[in-house]
Amino acid sequence: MRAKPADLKNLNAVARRARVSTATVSRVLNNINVVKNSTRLRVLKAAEALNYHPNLHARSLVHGTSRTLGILVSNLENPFFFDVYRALESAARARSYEVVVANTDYRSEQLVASIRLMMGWRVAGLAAIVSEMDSQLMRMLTGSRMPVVFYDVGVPSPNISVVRVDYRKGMKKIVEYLAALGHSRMAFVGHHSSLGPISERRRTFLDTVQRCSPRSRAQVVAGADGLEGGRQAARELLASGFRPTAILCVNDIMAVGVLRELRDRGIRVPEDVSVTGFDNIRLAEFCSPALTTAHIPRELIGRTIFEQLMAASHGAAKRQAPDAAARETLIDPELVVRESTAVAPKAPVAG
Amino acid sequence: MRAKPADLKNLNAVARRARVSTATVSRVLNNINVVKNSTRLRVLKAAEALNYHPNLHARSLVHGTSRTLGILVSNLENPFFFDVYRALESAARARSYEVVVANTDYRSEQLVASIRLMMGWRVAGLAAIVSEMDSQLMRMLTGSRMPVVFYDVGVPSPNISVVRVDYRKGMKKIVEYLAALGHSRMAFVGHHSSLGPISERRRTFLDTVQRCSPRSRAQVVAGADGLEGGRQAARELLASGFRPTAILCVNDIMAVGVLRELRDRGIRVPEDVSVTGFDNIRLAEFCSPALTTAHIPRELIGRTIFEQLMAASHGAAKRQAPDAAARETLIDPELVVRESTAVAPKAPVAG
DNA sequence: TTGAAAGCGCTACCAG
DNA sequence: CTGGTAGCGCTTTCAA
Repeated sequence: MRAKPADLKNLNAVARRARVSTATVSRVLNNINVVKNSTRLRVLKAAEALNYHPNLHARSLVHGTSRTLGILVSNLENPFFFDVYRALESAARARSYEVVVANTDYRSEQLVASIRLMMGWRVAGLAAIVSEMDSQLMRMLTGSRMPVVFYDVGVPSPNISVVRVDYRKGMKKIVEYLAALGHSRMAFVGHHSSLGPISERRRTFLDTVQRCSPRSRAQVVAGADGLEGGRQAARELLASGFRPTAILCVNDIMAVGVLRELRDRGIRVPEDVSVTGFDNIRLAEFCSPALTTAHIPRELIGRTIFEQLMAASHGAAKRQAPDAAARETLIDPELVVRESTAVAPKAPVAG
Repeated sequence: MRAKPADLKNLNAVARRARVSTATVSRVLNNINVVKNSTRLRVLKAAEALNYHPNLHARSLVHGTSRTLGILVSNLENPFFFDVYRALESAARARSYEVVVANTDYRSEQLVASIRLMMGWRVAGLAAIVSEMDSQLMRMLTGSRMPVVFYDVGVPSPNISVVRVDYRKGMKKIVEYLAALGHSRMAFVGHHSSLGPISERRRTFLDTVQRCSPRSRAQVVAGADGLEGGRQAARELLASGFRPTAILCVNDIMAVGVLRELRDRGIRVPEDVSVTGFDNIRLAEFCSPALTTAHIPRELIGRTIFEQLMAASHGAAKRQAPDAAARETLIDPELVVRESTAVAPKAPVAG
C-alpha cells in the first residue's frame, strides 16, 4: 500500500455522498448544463462537505493536454524578463490559461531540462524568453509539434515562431547619439559573451562605432547579469587603463551596477562619463542619475508571444498548412534620453 | 476523436518498437536495475528515436502525488520575495523536487485560486510567502492534510508551520537608532494597510515611536508596493504638510521610490531627511544614497521553509504525532547602517 | 436527465 | 529478467 501524502477525496467519494454516479458529478463540476437543478445542488454540497479538489492530473490525462503554458526565462531577477513574463501571464490568464515559469540562469542544460519537464506536463505551448540555446533542442521541439515561441533566439519552423528585437537598430541609435555628443572613447559592458543575442549586441556595438566614428576607440568587458556584475565589469574596465567617456551597457540592471562603481570612485555621471542602459526597465527612471536607455516594449512582446502561441495551436487544430503560424516578428527599440548622458568632457578623466 | 495538440508518443509505442512490454520500458525509464543490458539499450534507442517524453500526469496519477512544491508569493517583482523564492527553489532542486510559483498580487482571491490549482496538481507541499490571508483558507488547508508553511501570516496547526520575522524587534532597532540621532518627526511609508503583516509594521512603528520618544510626532502614509508606490507615498506625505526629518519605509523597494521623489524636489538625503528601508535587498546597496535598512535573511528563510515542508511530509508518512511538524520559527532582523541616515537637521526642511 | 463503462498513459504487483 | 494486468481519477460516449 502506497502512502498518500494528503488524503484528498475523489470523484467517487463525492458521487456516493450525493447518491449519483461519477458521470453526473463530473457533469456538474464541468458545468455541462443537462443536470437537474436539485441534483446539481446535492452534488455541489457533497463536494463542499468533503473538501473535494479534482485531480488535475487525471483530467489532463484524459484530455491529452493541459490548459497551461510553459514559460522559460534566462533570469527572472532581471526586470526585463520579469516584465515580459508578466505581460504574457496576464494575456494567458485573460483567456483562462495557466502558466508555469522556469528560470534557466542562462544555462542551456537547465533550459533543456525545464523544457523536457514541461513537455512531460503536456503544456499547450512553450515560450522561451532566453538568450541561451542548445543544438539538439530545435530538433526535439520541431519533432514534438508543440507550439513554441522563441524570443531572441532560434529559427522559425513549422511549429516555431520567433519574436526578435532589432538590437542593431537600437544600438545604432545609442552610438549615434553619443557620437553626436562628441564621445570618441566608448566601452561596452556585456555579459555571457558566448550567448548569441548578447554577443550580437557586442558585435553590433563594435560595428556601429566603427561606422559612425571610425576614429573612435572602443573596448569591451563583461560581468554576470545583474547589479553586482555591472559593478565588477566597471572595475575591470577601469583597471584596464582604458578611459572611456561613455559606457554602453547591455541592459539597465548592469548599468545601475556601473553607476554605483563610478560613484564610489568619485567619477561623475554624466559630467565625466556618460552611461547608457538598454531595455528601459522601471528602475532606469528611479536610479540616480536616471538612465538614458533604449526602450523595449515588454508589454507588447508578451502579448505578441501569446498571440503567436494561440495562432500556432489553432493552426494545428484546424490542420492548416504546416507553416501557417510560423512567423518572425521584429520589434523596434526607441531611444530614451534621461540624465546619465551628456556632451563628452574635454580632458581625460582620473581613474 | 479529440484533437491532440501535440502528437507525443506513449509507452506503448516505445514498447512495440523495442519489442518488449510496457512494463519493461517503464523499468528502464525509471532505472529499476533488473533489466538486461541489451534490452535496456534497445529501449533507450527506441525512446530516443521516437522522441518520447513520459506523460507526467499519468505518472502523478499513479503515485497520487507529484514531486513538486507549490510556492505562492505576494509580489515576485519585489526582490525580497524573489530571493526567498530562489532560496526555496534551490533547496528543493537539491533534493530533486520541482517547484511551481504563483504570484498573488496581494490579492486573497488570487491566493485562494492558486492554492486550489496547486491542490489539484497534488503538490507535495505548499509554501505561502504572502501578506494576504483568507478566512476560509486555513480550514481548507487543514482539511487537506497537505504540508503547508506560511511565511508571515497564518497560525500553526497539525499540518501547518509558520515562519515569522520579528518585525517588532527590527522596527524597534530602526526607531531607536533614529531617535538617538535626534529625530523627532518621523513618517512611515507602507502599503496595503489592510494586510496583517503590513499593518503590524505600521502599528509597531507607532508604538515604538510612542515609547522611545514620547514627544515625537509620527505620521503614516501608504502607496502600492513598488518603486512608483514609494514615490507616490512620498508625494502624498509632503503634500500633507507634515515635515518629517526621517522617513521609515516598509521595505527597500518603496524606499528607493521615496529617494527618487526627494531628489526631484531637491531635498537632500541624509542631510535634510533620513530614509530607511527594510529587507536589505541587493538594490539597497546600489541605490544612491545607499540605504540604511534592516536585514532579513532570505536565504535562511527559504531553507527553513523547505525543511519545515520536508519535516511535515515525513511526519505524515511516519504517522507521528499529528503536530510533530507544527512549529513556529521566529527570525531576527539586523540593523544595517549605510548612507541614507544621519543626525537630524536643526531647522525644518523646505517642501 | 442519469448511469455504466471504456479508456487516457503509466506504475507496480504477481507470475513465469 | 520479462510480460500481463489491475488500477490511479477523470471525461465521455452509448444506452436507458
